[in-house]
Amino acid sequence: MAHKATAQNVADLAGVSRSAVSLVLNGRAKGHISRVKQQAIIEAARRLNYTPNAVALSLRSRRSRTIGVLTWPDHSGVSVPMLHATLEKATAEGYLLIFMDTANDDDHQSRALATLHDRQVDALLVIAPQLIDYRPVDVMSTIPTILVNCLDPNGGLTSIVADEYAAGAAAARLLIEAGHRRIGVVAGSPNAMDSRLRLEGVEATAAAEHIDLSVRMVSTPDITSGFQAASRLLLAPNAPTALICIHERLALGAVLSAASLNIAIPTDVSLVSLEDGEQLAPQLVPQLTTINRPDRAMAEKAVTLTLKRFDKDRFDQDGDESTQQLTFSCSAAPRHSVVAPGRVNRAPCRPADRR
Amino acid sequence: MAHKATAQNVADLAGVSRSAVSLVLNGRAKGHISRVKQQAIIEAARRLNYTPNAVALSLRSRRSRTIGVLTWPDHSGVSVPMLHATLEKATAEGYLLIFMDTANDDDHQSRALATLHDRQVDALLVIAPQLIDYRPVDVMSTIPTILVNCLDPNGGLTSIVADEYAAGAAAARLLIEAGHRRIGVVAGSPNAMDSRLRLEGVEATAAAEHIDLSVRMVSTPDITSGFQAASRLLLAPNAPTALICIHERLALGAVLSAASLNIAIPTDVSLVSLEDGEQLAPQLVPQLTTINRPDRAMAEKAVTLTLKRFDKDRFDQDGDESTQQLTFSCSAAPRHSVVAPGRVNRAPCRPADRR
DNA sequence: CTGAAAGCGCTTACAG
DNA sequence: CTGAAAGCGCTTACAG
Repeated sequence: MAHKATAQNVADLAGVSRSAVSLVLNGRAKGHISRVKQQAIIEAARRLNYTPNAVALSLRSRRSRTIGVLTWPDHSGVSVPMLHATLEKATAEGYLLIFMDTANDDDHQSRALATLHDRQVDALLVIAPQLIDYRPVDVMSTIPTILVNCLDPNGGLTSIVADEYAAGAAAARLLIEAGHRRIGVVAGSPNAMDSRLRLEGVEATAAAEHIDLSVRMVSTPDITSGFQAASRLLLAPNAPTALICIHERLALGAVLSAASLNIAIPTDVSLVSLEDGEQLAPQLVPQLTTINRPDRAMAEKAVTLTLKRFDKDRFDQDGDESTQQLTFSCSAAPRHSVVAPGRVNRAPCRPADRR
Repeated sequence: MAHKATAQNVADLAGVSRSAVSLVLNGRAKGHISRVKQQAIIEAARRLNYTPNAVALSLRSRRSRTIGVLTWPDHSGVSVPMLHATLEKATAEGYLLIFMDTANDDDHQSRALATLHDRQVDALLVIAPQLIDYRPVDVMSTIPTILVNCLDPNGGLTSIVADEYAAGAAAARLLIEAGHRRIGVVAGSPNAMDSRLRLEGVEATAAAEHIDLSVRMVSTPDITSGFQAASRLLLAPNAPTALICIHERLALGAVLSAASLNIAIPTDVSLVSLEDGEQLAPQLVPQLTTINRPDRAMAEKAVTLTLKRFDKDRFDQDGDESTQQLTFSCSAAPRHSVVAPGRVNRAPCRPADRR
């Protein structure tokens, strides 16, 4: 068949008006349509393989069941698991995602937003590749918008971010509890918010335990920088017995460095890496101990919040009358969500032998 | 303002009927509307910040300017550069992309297709994470569909694939021309079409030059397998002076292996890797010589073909009356596109010193 | 040269 | 209990 069947086609086949079709198919037939006609309509719909045209539905209801997603690439690239989880969750909720690349450029972004606005998206998600301050655009006061992995400095929009500080602290605790007293840290630039927060978490934890830290900062968190920084740390006199890498690419560099120096992980030196969603570590040899940014959890929370924000009806139906409910209404103050890091300990850390 | 301005709002402000608005704003005013009213309409539209509602447009024109994209993850994951290029190209052409994850599962896929059909997508793109045979679904005879990185065994649908054989041949030629006579190959499973074709390209080229090849096949192309296979090759008596890795993860494993064996690349052994779009190599130490699958070119070609397929009008306007034109009509035989590999030579191969 | 009408496919009051 | 009408926002014949 060239075209999809319409409600009119179903009505014709069943010998009723198309309002009757609509009523029956939407479960509002009760006390309106006779049993016989109901059956006829259902049968006709089945035979014609009828499903309502979503475009017409959108025009009528003024909601498109579509969420616009703004992303842009970066030296780190956007997290695939995060995008994937966003897609999965949205699909499960019956929503479509329209991805738009802003190319990290205001012009692109405003064009993208105009397009999304024209398409009547129900809500907007801004998914940043790395933790930054994000200055919202005007239209975001009109369309429910949630920031993921970025923060509105003025606090106007709700944000969902990972607890980077806690991730750093967890990494340090892990090594300290394994008995390490000399720990090296390969950190990114303090200008990068995630890097800075993670390092602060590491430092605070180390300080509380009076642990020596040798920190090397690199300007961009790439493999080469990780290699060089780790080499310096590993070759220094009185070298650390354990390494914390603040980003996964730095960790990959450190692994290469250790291998090239004939230093075995974790036998000779322990390594803990903080991950950003590129999933480089999972198949590495040797396997690494990693603390993952909770990308999937963040994504799911973002979609859930977005829909609650927008889709009041559905929310009320839920019968979940918790106090949280109020927080989600558009007029209420935005609510920032800080998601705890998920720890994946792939390789147990070796206790330090205090060489 | 709560809602977008409508054509009626513009008409009211300009004091004309809304047909006049439509005519003027679509450039069909010539000889219909007086200059004065044209100005009034344009001014009113500007003041109200009017842009047409895309949903209404879709309903009326029965085209949504939207392309549905079917993807699914895999041990290798879908290529981010490919998706990104698809998005960029589609956006540039004024089309939106709706990504759907089929989870490599028929049920998911048919649900996704039903959704896309309801949404009136103009066309479909199937983007496979690795080269496979893909059996089309019925609905794809109704909606213009193009396969990317996969092939319809019955040839019913147009496919865009990379020339994997040529990529393998290029890798071999590169090393042979640098003087290598003993070449090791870390290959994936012959059951994987891309892996098999690449290996065939390598083997044919080597055979033509009477070059010795030591091939090690692994069942899954992950880092660990690459590490192990490369270690075997490098430790064998009369070890190869150069390595070809059929997939990028295998190459990463090989690099780790060489580093752990204190074998320098490219000083002690040359390495050429075939890439699949994960972009692991770019920041590696040492940098690698790579031959990239032309993901961006494939994506752009896919979008172009899709739109030509669908959007006859636009194509005719182009005035491009080449013979190719006929090939794109829906009724014509499908046309398979094999895209030549793009070579990126990041690190010059060192000539073999015939140890 | 302009305005009223039809229609894309749907749902929801509103008469009968 | 059912059908005709209105309207979501748009464009395109078609009368005037």
